[in-house]
Amino acid sequence: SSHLNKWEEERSTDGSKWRFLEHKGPVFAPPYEPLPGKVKFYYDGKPMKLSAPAEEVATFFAKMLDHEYTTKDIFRKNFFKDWRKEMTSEEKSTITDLNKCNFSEMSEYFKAQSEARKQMSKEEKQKIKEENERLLQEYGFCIMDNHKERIGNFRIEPPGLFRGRGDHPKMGMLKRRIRPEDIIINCSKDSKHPKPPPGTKWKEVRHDNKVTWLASWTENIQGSIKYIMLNPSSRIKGEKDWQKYETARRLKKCVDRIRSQYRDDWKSKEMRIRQRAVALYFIDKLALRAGNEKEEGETADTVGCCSLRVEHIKLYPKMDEQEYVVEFDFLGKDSIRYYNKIPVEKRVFKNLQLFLENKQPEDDLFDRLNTSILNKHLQELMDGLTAKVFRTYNASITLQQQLKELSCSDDSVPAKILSYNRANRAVAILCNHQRAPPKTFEKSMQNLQTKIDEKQNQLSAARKQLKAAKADHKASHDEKTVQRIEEQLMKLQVQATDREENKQIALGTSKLNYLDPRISVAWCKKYGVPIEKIYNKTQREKFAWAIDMAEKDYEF
DNA sequence: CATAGGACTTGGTGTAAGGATC
DNA sequence: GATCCTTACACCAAGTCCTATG
Repeated sequence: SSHLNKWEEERSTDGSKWRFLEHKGPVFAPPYEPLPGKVKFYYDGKPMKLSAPAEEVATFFAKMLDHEYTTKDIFRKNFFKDWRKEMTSEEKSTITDLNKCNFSEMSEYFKAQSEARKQMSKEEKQKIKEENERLLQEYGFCIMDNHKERIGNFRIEPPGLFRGRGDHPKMGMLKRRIRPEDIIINCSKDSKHPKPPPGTKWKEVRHDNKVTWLASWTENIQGSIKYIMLNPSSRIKGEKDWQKYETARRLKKCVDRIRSQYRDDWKSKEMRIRQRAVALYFIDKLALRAGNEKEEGETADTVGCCSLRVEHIKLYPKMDEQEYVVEFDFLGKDSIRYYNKIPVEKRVFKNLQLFLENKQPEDDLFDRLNTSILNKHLQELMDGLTAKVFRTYNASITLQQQLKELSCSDDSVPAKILSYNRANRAVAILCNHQRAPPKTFEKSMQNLQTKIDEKQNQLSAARKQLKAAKADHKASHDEKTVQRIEEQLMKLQVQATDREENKQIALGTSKLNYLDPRISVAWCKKYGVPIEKIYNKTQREKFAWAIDMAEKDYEF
């Protein structure tokens, strides 16, 4: 059925994800290149030639020397322990104290290298670009069923030192080099199987069409499995994405019922049901993540809703003008701080007081609840409902409402885009998508202000000229000039507002993962805003299904 | 029911690419 | 045509949720 595009083909019902899969396998990290002899490592003030394996790991540390975390005890301890494993026995007996190691020549060497890379001629840069393009063409695509699809991450991560985010107990550990012998290849039996590099073997070649990945290996820091999968533009990802939003739309139809149900449950005789109901209220109202349990000491100490501890909330029966205020202060995913003070209903407040009774700060707030219990309950309320669906639903519905409220047909396109970004921002704030203010933020604001000032001067000059011309009865083209400059000025001002408001907010994550793209596509059509103003090329590729599908009257 | 493993989605940051500006 | 600036994307994780196992 070649006339069908890839969104329209029938899917199988037996859980198989594809019938045919052919690819060339991953691209491995380039082998280690030893340092030139003149670049020395010093131990206790004396130069020391390291064996290649020890030297390689030393270079990882040297490259990070400017980062604050190389001064942290845990980082240094983990690094040193793993480094020593790579040393020869002589090296091991000599190098016993990291504080006596001097990596500064290595560090300088790498800085010079990256400087040299920046100074490369156009031709050299072009050559590298072409080589990358060649690699992309050869390894960056696969055939899945009838389509050539882009692969997401066909390059295997190079070895290095694990950083992790926040206060990670494993920071500084050595992330080892991945070899063909570590890789499991997945492809269809009747495809041309990828060849391992000469003289090597794959760990395994399997033909499992119940999964979507092309290759996998086990990473040595957490022992978890990493995958090579398709790009978001692929049929298999796009369809899943579409499905996700359809689930969220089904929630829209029954969310009132679910809300009145959990409000009733606040009064339940059973503690576990009250806890479940209060947690669900938070997930719904505040768009908190589910909060799975984590193995202690293996990862940074972060929490979500179900894993909140007593120490993460404070109760204020009265605060300023408001009653029953809950203050949240905890580290969520990626150790991003969640801080919020919200008034809640009296019943929720009383329940929280009850949950806190006789507990220590480090005890679980919801001691009778976990994500598996919660999701089992949600599954009974609606087919396919899980905690994260609330985030998707509330994000998308918020965008739709905000767009309705903020957009104005008479606005100019830049003003419309400001409204769109503001709607997007409301969602990002709801989902707590924060970013560190860009290092160049102040400067770039200043630059913009300078431009605005200049434009303003230009405008008054043009206005003066227009006035003079009018007095002479020969106006027409000066009028156009004034209008043009006014428009340019307005555009700059809108840009400044947008940037200022966006200082600490990251819009990308919500746009990419939580907002039904059909809402945005419909909005663009309705208000005559070109889709390119909202989505860049990659985003348009990811949301191709929605751009194909949504009309201007689409409703989430 | 607890736990581990497995598959897949969601995250912020740094940097290179490429556009804008002088 | 060099330099400055912004944007996009690679990178590298860290979540969620489901299933199998004992």
